[in-house]
Amino acid sequence: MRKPDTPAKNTTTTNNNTGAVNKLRKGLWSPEEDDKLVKYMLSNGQGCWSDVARNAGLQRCGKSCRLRWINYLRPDLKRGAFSPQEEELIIHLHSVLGNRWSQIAARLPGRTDNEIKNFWNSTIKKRLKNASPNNSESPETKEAVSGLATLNEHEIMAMCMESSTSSSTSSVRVMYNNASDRYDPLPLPCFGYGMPSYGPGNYFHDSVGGGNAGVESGLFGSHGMVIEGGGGGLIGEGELYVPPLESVSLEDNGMTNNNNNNNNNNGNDNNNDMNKVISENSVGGNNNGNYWEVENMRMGEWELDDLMKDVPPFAFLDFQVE
DNA sequence: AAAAGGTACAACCGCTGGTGA
DNA sequence: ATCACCAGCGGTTGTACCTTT
Repeated sequence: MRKPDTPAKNTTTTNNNTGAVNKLRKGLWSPEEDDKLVKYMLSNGQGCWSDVARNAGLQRCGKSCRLRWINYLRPDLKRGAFSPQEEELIIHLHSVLGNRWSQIAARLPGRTDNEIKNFWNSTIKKRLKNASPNNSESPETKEAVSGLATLNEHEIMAMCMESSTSSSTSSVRVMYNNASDRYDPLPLPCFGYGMPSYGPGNYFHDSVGGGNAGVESGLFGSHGMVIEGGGGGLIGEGELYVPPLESVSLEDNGMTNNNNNNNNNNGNDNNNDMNKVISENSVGGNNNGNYWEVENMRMGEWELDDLMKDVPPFAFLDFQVE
């Protein structure tokens, strides 16, 4: 990617932090700047971004700091290529949500809206475009080309059911607590915090088996939480727990008070964190404390509320790799 | 080996909405 | 009611890297 500009190139300031700042830096971030921002964020938490920029000794605007943190430096980011499961989920979510990248990103733990947007524009879009006309009947193409916003709930359901059974390499399966629960076109309200199935003492384990769930991406106690199953336990092998949407915030999860240190390297710590988070967030959105409120947002011509009104509260995605 | 074209993605820009004075 | 400030979002751009010719 771009290499960081040399300090002399993009700034008219002196390089010491006490000098008067005449012009804000632009362009790529240097490792030194990254270091400053990370250290500041981990020790002070997120405040007003313009204050962050100033107090961290960065000749950057707050906006730039925010973007850098959110899209690149945040400890809970999952780096690397998108998995087929994530790809499938993105295609599906895009068909439902359109270009609402932040909403899509909220359902893909560890991924940023920018990352998903880039991935969509560079990879998926191209792939769909290159799909032959004969393939246009495939669920993915159909979803992406026509968009599901024009379909009713049953059509969406049928399409997604088809998608979940037709994939050659993987599938997205939505699981519910109750057999009567219907398909959720938006696998949103599968909130780990307060989810009965994931209460204190439950163990979350890593999909690869090389650690504890959440540790790999530093997710516990930070922005979002991914729990990938490694076989056995509550989450099956290859299953991916998708965290809640707006219920997860930096503030809610201690990002602002230094609790996000990526140091939860064992299951006990994770569980302790979970207990803490659950207890702090167990106010929930309904009368028994297990549900979470879903934001009242519009999606095109229809209200998300309408779409979500029958959505069961405890669904989680189950990626089955065949 | 070098040039050209393509790709991926970090970062910027402009806009919108929320909030407080 | 208005204004200013800020956070957040989506679109777009710029460029390092990769692939092809």
